[in-house]
Amino acid sequence: MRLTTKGRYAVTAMLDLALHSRQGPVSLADISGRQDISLSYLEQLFAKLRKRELVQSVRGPGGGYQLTREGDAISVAEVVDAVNESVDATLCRGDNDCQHGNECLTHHLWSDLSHQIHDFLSKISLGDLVRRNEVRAVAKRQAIDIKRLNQKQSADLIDIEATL
Amino acid sequence: MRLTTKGRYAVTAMLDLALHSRQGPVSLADISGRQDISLSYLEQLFAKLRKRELVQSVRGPGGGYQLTREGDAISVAEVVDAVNESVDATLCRGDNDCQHGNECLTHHLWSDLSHQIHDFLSKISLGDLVRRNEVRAVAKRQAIDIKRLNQKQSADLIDIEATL
DNA sequence: GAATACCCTACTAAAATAATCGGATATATA
DNA sequence: TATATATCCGATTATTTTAGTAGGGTATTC
Repeated sequence: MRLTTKGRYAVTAMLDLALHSRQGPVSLADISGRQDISLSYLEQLFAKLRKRELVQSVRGPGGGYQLTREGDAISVAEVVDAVNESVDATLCRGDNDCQHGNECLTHHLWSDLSHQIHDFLSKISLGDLVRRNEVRAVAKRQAIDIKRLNQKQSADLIDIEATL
Repeated sequence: MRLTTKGRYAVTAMLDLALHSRQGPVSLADISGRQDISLSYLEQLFAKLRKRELVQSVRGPGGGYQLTREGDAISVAEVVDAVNESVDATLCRGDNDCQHGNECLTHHLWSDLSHQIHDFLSKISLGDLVRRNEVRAVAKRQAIDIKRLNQKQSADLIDIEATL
């Protein structure tokens, strides 16, 4: 399994969605603000997540994204798969032709490891993560951060208006 | 754990070393020929492996590299660690500061996964791999490939000499 | 009709990986 | 002692992937 920041961003964004989807769709702008991921990059990731039907979109004001299934029915492995196209740790992506047509010396090792990682991540659902205390604690901190930021911004705005 | 071709190349090369070290040191040129890894790239990888004291070198003709310990005493995890510097799947490399000073929403998830992968690879030694049937089969094929290549090359050489 | 927010394509920037080049040093062997 | 082998070392380049940017379009709400 390719384990890059790309997949991690996708899981973080999906978890944010799972955490905040109680009251309707969540906009990418909100996720961007809370999780520090660029909006355009999120758009690219969500295009892939939508193709795999892990999320569905609502357009227009008040719109955003929603999980198509319950959090408990979406595994972390699915999310990583959706954005990473290849989930295989082997050089040949499971085709057994890593070395001019034949399998390389360590093909089986990486193949075994791939399955290992996939198993691990497929047994963890977004729902599981939402219920974790560490996750809830971080989410709470982020909510406070955003609130502060908004207060600061509106204060700045008042300052600007005052100087005009 | 960062799982890239870099670490895979290193493990493949080390396994080649373990397979062929019976009769003295193994040159990087030999490994390069058998495993299709560029010689200079191997030099870079082995500089790191030497720093971690996983291999020792013998200079001059007939020289090459040897494992400093027995194959059974070197885990795959150690090899990957040696070339990959970071073995952590978290964005912050275990520093818990993925999001402006604080941990990100999925920090624990990637941290858990890192340990999972590390455990898996630390339980597999080069000795284990050497004894695997699939590995022995691939090594045998590679030996035959090299033999053929050498025969072809010396035949070509005779052709060239004949035309001169 | 204005604002919101998804949607889409293309481009650019940055980083990591992989490979290349040019040499220096040590050593076995003839 | 000369030569060939092979490690050592640094710098540079190429390629690929990741990440971010830009600029527009479309659907929907109010």
